[in-house]
Amino acid sequence: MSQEKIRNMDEFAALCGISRPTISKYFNDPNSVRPSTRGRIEAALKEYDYRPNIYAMNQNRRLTKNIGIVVPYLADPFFAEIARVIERRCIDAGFTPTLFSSHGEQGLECDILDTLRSLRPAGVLLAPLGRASDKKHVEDFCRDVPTILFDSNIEGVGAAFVGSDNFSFVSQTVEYLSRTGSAPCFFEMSDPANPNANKRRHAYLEMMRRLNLEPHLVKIDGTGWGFEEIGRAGALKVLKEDLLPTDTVLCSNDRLAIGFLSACHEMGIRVGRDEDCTIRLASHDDHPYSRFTCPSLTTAAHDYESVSDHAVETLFRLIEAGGRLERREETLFAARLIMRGSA
Amino acid sequence: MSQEKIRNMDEFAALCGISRPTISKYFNDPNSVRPSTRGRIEAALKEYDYRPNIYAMNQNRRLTKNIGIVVPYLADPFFAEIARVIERRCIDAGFTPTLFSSHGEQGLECDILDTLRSLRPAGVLLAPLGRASDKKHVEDFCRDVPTILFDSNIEGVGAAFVGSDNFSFVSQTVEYLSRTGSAPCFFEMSDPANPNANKRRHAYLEMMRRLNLEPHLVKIDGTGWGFEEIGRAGALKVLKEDLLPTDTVLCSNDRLAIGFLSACHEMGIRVGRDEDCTIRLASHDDHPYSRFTCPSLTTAAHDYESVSDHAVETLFRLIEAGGRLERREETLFAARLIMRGSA
DNA sequence: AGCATTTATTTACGCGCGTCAAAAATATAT
DNA sequence: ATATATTTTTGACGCGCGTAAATAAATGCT
Repeated sequence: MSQEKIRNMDEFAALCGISRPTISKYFNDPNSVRPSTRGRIEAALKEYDYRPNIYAMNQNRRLTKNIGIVVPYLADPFFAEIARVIERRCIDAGFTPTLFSSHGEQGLECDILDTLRSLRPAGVLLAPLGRASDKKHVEDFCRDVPTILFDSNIEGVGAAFVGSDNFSFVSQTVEYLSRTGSAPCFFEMSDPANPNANKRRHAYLEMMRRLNLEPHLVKIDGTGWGFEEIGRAGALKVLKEDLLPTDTVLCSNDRLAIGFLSACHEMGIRVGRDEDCTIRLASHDDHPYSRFTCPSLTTAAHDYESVSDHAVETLFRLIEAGGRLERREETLFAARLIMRGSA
Repeated sequence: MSQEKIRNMDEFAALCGISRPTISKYFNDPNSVRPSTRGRIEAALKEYDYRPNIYAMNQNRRLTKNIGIVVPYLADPFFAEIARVIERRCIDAGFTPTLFSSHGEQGLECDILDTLRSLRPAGVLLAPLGRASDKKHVEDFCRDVPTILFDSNIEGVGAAFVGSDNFSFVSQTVEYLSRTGSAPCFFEMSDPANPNANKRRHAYLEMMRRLNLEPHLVKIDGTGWGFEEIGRAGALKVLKEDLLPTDTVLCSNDRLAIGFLSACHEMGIRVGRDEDCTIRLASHDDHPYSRFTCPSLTTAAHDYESVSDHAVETLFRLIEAGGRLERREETLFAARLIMRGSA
């Protein structure tokens, strides 16, 4: 590795013995130059360690190689996990992903979209806040920037939506629970921010109808993204006031269930399938921590891999198609029931 | 809001009735222009919604307003949480933070540093992988880019280090545990990647010496960042083979403890202070989930706020000083013991 | 070998903004 | 009001690269 610093592409081109436009072409797409030329450039690259100025690069390119990834709440390991997979896929495809978290705040989501717009990304993978989103703002953004929505859908917004099939989650848990014991009540926030929560409630009601069972919704108070604490406080209230209509509880999501378990432990109530247990608890998402709770959580798992793979692939397709798809696509992946200790 | 699109600063300057260099000055620092001028610009800004092209902006500025934030593992809510706080502080100070996660991989950490270098950030807040870091690579980076290390220290690298005082963590937990029951053994990975783990072991040994108690290290196998699973597997082995020298266990960190609790539950061992409990368990970090475990975890809490505030403030100081501090600073914040159900 | 085709070079312009120096306008102090 | 200090304007150059058109060279094919 030679030590002289290269100041710009002209100098690097001179050292390569190749013209600058060709070098420029190479950095835009290494396969667009003849293999022998590519070899020479990459040999020089090893020796001189030059990187084009990204600001100058992006200034005049019609399209940058940037991809924006926006999640609603990064402190939720579920999103951290999916962001990790997506990031990796983008890098492997030669893009530069940038990760943003809305931290559950509408204002921040809007700011991020504004920032993203001025980054002129090739495309964006957006998991919106959901009901808390400024719908118009998101809509405007999606009109200007090629965007794939994932995790939560906003009807008609973005070029495509990729997510999980909420009915598949709930149908499996309800079916399993009611087959192996008493039918579940449905434990959820009374005013959930995430649209998936509403879909899950509907799925629960529908499944109970199909199975000819009486549905029971247990709604608890709380706002924001501190689901564990909301679940814990709600469960404490419900348990203390004996408001639980059944001994089987199906939580809308794992984070609520984690709080529920905490409340049960606090009150000396044993959860699980064993003789000495008084409550069975199941849930949805297969949160990274759900296998480590006490007892471990019976839950319905997202197909993380498929969702992230398909979201990324759809985005690449969208980018290659110049930012427009023939029609808006919606893809849902089925859940997988994971039976553990809690039910 | 007028609908005409503004293509560049010239057009915007014309619409303002102000010269372009002044507009440029304003965007560089709004306070550098006369209040009356600033008012006129901001009025026009409201009406026309113009944002300077960031690529053109950063191309010739000596220093961008970017700040890089690098954490070793974003799927760990501890880092997600601290990243969130730091991000917010940077935004409030008028910087543009970009978040990166090394995902526990040395190669990725190096790639991130390379990318960051070409982003020419005003400064970087780096929580290195620790022992898994390519030390030379990090060192080279820190020589070129104003960098504050946080969470894990690398001796002599970066302009400053801000973190938690590991001795303060361990001294409090050891003191508390040995005062209220039998003295703890120390449960840890045999080959921890994080340098804090080593400091904690030393602190444990030192504290036990001071208290005239016999130390016991319980070392378990495992590599990578899946600490819960490592802790669970290790605990299962230790419990099944009855290798635990005492009924009181102090885990190196909360994530191992979460795994330990899971193993105990699996084996029907009750953890806590009550009569019917056979093990007391405590730990360090105050992981966001530690209050929701069953039982909730007695642990020593990071002073998140102080660490992130001080890291950010030190970085701002470093930036204003032109990238050099008189001498390398090391700041450690004390832990706070949080007594919960597990011990 | 000769021709068609692909690939590289030359030359030149422009992107949007930072920045500088000198001149002009404005504010502040006396 | 006048002098001084501060701020703004004017005009101009350059940053590092994308890109386009015309030309030249290399390659593939028969």
